[in-house]
Amino acid sequence: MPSTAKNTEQELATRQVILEAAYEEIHARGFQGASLSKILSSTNVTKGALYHYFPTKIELGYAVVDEILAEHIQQMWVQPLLETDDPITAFKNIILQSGGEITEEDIQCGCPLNNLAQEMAPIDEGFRSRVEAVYRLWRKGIEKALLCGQEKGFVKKEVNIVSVATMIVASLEGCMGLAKNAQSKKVLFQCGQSVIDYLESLRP
Amino acid sequence: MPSTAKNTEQELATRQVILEAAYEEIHARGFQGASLSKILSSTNVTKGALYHYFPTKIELGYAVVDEILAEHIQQMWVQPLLETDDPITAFKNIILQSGGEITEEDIQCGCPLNNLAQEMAPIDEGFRSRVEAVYRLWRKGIEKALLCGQEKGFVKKEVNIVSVATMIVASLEGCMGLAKNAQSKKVLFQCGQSVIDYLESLRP
DNA sequence: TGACAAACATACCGCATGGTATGTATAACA
DNA sequence: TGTTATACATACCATGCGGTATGTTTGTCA
Repeated sequence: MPSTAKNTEQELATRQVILEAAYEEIHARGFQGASLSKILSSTNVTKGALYHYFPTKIELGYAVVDEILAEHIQQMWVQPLLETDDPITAFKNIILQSGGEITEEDIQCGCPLNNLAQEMAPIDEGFRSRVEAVYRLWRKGIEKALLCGQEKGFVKKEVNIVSVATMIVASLEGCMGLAKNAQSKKVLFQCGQSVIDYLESLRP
Repeated sequence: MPSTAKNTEQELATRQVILEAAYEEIHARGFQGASLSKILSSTNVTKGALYHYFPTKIELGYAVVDEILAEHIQQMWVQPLLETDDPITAFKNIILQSGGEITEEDIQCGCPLNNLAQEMAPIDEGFRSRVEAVYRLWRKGIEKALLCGQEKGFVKKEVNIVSVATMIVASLEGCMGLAKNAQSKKVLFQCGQSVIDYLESLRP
């Protein structure tokens, strides 16, 4: 990205429009399947503008992970956990809330983070490390919340916090993955309920 | 596939060589990223032979799901469960055995079934339904084993078998998915242990 | 006010890709 | 022995892709 002394609102707006259109294309088609032409035609942006802000397609993809996905996980899945002493209840609420808001289209496209992980991790180290950073953010947030919950007596003392945090993320992603292929809200809810049951089993 | 009154061994062998090479390319690069040229150059097969057996790239992909992936799940993950009355112990053994045999390369490529599910489900209904059939096979196998285990007193009577079977598959796939992106056997084992703990919690 | 750079816009290019058209060797069969 | 279908092999093609080269407009600042 070119950096000026003064970045006007318009400049940043164009960049943001590109980023968000790219996010949606990648979400729907995967990174390799995403077409720059389609990203452009879904907006009013031209190829010149795109390459003005992003040197290559892959750098555009990196920016989507760094700026959109990381932010999304942080706001949706981490922050609410840290605002309470009872992480299990908080987590349950997040799951139920996400389940309530989700559309059939969302289910079809799955978790954008998991999508990129599965598609790109073996192919491109830049993607892998960036996605890993987001997962790390997520897990560390859960770990912190669980630890706090343990101290306040809302979580069993015996559980291995690191393992449990990993298991929670894994089961959530697995859950979304199955529901995505089944194209079924029912599968998502059923599986989400099992995750909640698992969470409840962590109470003292 | 052309069907003759008498399919010689050689004919079927060529088809099988193509199928297995395709499986590996798809496993490593994904379906969209898989290159027919690379599949051919990794074998001694020409494009003529490939298009003799498979009308299009996508039909080749379908055959990989139907013939290779389904078989793999059946033999590796379903059959052993049905040969015992204690499915929890059997499952634990499968997980430990898989973990023992797995290579770093396997981890990098992830679960081929989950890969295709995440990549292709929103894009192509043919893939989605075929992958779904394999997942169904898997879940139904687990359900059957759990039911049998319940009758023989190896599994809690209270658990909802359908939900648990879904949760098991989801957490396993999630587990592999995280380990794949982390490129870490440690993450796989740590997460696998949590799945085993979950399984143990299902005992009476 | 003129120089300059940022912010685009347009036209074009090379390349890898999936797919096809055509040729050929071999074996079965009438 | 001639015919025919199978099982490949080779050469080629159209297309869409990421990327680039070259304008053009607009705002800033000396």
